[in-house]
Amino acid sequence: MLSERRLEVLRAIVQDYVGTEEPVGSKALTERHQLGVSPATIRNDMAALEDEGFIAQPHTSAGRIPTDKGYRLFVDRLAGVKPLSSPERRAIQNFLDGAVDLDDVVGRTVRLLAQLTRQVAVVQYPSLTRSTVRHVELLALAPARLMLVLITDTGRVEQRLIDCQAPFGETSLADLRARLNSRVVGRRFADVPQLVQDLPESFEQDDRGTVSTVLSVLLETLVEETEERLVIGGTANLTRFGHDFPLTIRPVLEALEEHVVLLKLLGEAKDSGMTVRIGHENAHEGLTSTSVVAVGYGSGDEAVAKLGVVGPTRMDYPGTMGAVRAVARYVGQILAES
Amino acid sequence: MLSERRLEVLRAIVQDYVGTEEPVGSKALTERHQLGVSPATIRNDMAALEDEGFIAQPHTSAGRIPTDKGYRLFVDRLAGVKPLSSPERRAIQNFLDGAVDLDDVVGRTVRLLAQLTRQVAVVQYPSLTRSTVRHVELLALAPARLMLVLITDTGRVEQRLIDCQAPFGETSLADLRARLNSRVVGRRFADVPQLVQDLPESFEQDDRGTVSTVLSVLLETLVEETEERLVIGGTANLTRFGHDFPLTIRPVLEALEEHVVLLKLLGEAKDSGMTVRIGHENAHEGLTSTSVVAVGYGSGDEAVAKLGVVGPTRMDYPGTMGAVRAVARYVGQILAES
DNA sequence: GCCTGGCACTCTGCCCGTGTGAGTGCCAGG
DNA sequence: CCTGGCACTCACACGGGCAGAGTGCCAGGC
Repeated sequence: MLSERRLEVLRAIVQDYVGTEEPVGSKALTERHQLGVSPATIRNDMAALEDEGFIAQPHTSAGRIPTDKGYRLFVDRLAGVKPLSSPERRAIQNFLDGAVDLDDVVGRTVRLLAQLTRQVAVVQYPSLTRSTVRHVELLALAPARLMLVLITDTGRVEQRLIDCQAPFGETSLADLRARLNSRVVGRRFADVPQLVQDLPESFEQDDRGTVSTVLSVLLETLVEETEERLVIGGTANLTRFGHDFPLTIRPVLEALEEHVVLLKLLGEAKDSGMTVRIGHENAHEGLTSTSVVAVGYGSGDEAVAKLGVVGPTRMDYPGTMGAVRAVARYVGQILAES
Repeated sequence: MLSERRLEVLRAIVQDYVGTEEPVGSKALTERHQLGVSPATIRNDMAALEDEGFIAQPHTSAGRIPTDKGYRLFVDRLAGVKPLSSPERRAIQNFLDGAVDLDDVVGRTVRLLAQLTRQVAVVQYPSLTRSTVRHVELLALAPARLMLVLITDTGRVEQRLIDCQAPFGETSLADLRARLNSRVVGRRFADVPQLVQDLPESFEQDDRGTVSTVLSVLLETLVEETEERLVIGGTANLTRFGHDFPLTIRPVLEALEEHVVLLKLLGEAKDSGMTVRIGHENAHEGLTSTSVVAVGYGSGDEAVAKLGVVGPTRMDYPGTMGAVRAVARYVGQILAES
């Protein structure tokens, strides 16, 4: 096991490297941190840390830089989450409070997060899976053409057009609308299939086909929209990546455009608490030189979606984690209020 | 005025520079193009072109590169629009035909354009200003809470919640719905305000307040949504920009994130025909080293929105213009069909 | 009058050798 | 187990020299 001091050395290396972007040597460490021992001792510790795979040297006789494994240890055991200052917190709240609708909330969140962390921000739209139905509306655009509108408690609205085989009377429509709402309003999306299963049976023979069609479109909407939308921002921060640009940045930009990849990434994050994926821990190969800090957010106790940032593995983890957590918390509040 | 041959020299310089990304000299020119004169002659021509401001040398005793003014002349007088090959055209059509809804059309278009031009693609959602109303729906979510749904001929759906001061009866609602539709269906958005102006007067005193509210929300929706949404893609192509990355690419990424800027940019493009803005012709300072090729597209004869690409001033203008024009044409077709 | 070949000049980019500084590993002594 | 000392290894910056590309100018030919 690593001694207390060696962990301290690792922490110092991570902190210095994150600050300077340059490999850090034993002498510089003793100068900038009160470790109470000489450079020679540090050298031994560093050699040990290197043997264990926590740090590495880019080339002989250069300083050391942390490896993914080193960052992992740092995040897990050596660093806390740095809380934001209260002016920062106020600024977040003020900025988010100005939002007028869901799109605006999400848009503001992504900009805020990008600015705060100076990294690329990713915000997933509130998911339908966990959320509940506020209202279902059915209306006839034409005798055999219906429109289904679904309103969720997160303020999202989805609509679908439905072509039915047979005309559907106004009374039947009102009937279906009423029954549908009485069964599903306030319920979770996941529970809806169960709740409407036997609806067609209670209708006239002639209408059953249409009722079934409507229900299947409704269920389809739930499933389809569980594939979430997301918004990204702050890509300009990628320019702060490192010195060897084109090669580093290109795969990241490509990965960011594949929303499927990002959604999968966010999906892998734990629902509660914060998830930090470092370098090669990310499955996608374009992101092996980045770290992803993600957290769930939601209007109640439960997460309805995730948000996070993508940045170089060499990032300020405590600060980033603090910002991500704070933003998630405030967004959750905003959603709960609306 | 410039002689025919000098224009030919300029064309050759632009073509070579776009291909090689390196300043082009007199000797190389005579080798790669059949100009029928010696390098020395070319040198004189180049000196003249430089005096006129069409080309410049990065430093003494290097080759010449085109200036913005040089590209402008090239685009206006020396280069045509290069039509796509028929396999390319077929590929476009197949790819776009697979789209299932408006979002999908736009999403596919942006990816297609990015891939075809190997640049950053920008696609504006079909605008509401020019388009017409397909249907307006009004429904009561609660006694004093209405929902307004607007369906456009471009397949777009917008919805708004309305809180009314007084309850609004079902018959009044049906009445309003019917009258509203009979007046505005098939009409252009721009004409709607005129058409509904006198509607409140034909209602009972009690209902007039609510009717006015509904109308104002409807009009508001039109205005608000004229501020268009847009989608961008292919940002990874920015890595092909040049050698001096960070500085060049950062302001571009920043500009791309400011959708307002891009919308303004597209808005400045001519409605019909293609608009090419080169380098400093772009008002936004982050985009002074880029060129923007934009064109309107639409379901009928008229443009309902714009699309285009953003790339380095050193781009293949004929090819890019060909791709942009072709994509716009096919998207227009798809929209007209649906 | 215009094109051409020749010539001198000016840069940039590259290679190479050198020197410096940072950093390391190892070892012997406290 | 810590420490100071020492030899060693690189990366990097600096400067000179050299080649190559490109230019401008000029005198001669068609």
